[in-house]
Amino acid sequence: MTISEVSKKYELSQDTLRYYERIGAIPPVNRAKGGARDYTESDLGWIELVKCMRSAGLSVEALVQYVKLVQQGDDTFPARRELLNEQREQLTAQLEAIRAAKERLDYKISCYDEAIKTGILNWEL
Amino acid sequence: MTISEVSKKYELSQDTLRYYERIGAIPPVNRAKGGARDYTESDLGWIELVKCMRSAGLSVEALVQYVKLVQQGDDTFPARRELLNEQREQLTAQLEAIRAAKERLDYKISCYDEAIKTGILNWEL
DNA sequence: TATTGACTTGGAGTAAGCTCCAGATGTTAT
DNA sequence: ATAACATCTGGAGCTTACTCCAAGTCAATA
Repeated sequence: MTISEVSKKYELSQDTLRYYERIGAIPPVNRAKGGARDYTESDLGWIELVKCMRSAGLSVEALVQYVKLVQQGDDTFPARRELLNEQREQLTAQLEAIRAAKERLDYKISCYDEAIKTGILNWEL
Repeated sequence: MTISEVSKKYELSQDTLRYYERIGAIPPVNRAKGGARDYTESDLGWIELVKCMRSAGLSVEALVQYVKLVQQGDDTFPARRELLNEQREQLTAQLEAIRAAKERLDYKISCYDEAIKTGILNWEL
């Protein structure tokens, strides 16, 4: 699969795909003759993983570390597990922060709904 | 309340507090004689709001916009409500992204738990 | 009165994560 | 074979959100 196809499929710019590879957030992609990247299914799996994790807020650095561990072989299973678990815990904390902010937004929005009807804003600020 | 007290209380650096005020993510803080900031309860409310929203991932730009609307008076109730609602929807999307990533991490972690026991990693990439 | 310490401002610097660009090269269509 | 097009690399540039710094001011203390 060419980079333009992958770019379309995952809605990531070609620059971003090259960037992820350059810094090691995905393993190196094989090249077709001519030097153009030729993405395999496995490459696509990595890209999807990175996209998923990045959209949740994981740092690219954490992804780079993970790829490094994978490339170091099976001795790194425990280290990989720990890395993923740390990230999971961060996401749990993030979830809670978002939950709290949403609750607050909900309250404020309800105050504004009231204020728009009555012209008076209560309990706000 | 002095800036150092506020800084301690909310675990935000003095620089960050000044930064938020400078860009307008919180309204201007009154000064004591001598020019030092003297935070009121209302200021603390704003700071807490900003801290809450920032920790959930709202952009400072959105917060600046909100403060601007508040300062423009009661005619902006609908605009404020809409701004908050947009942010709320972004958080909802973010929640879903995190949920998906967590699920995936959980699966991978369970794979590694298995792999650490057996020495063999199944279904993993 | 001299100095210590907290505070001020304006502006420069930093880190993360892309994003853009130039110049080169290879592939495809005419 | 020549033009058009996709891709390549290395490096510069951009945005966001701080973070740090220098030079100055003010209040209180020795």
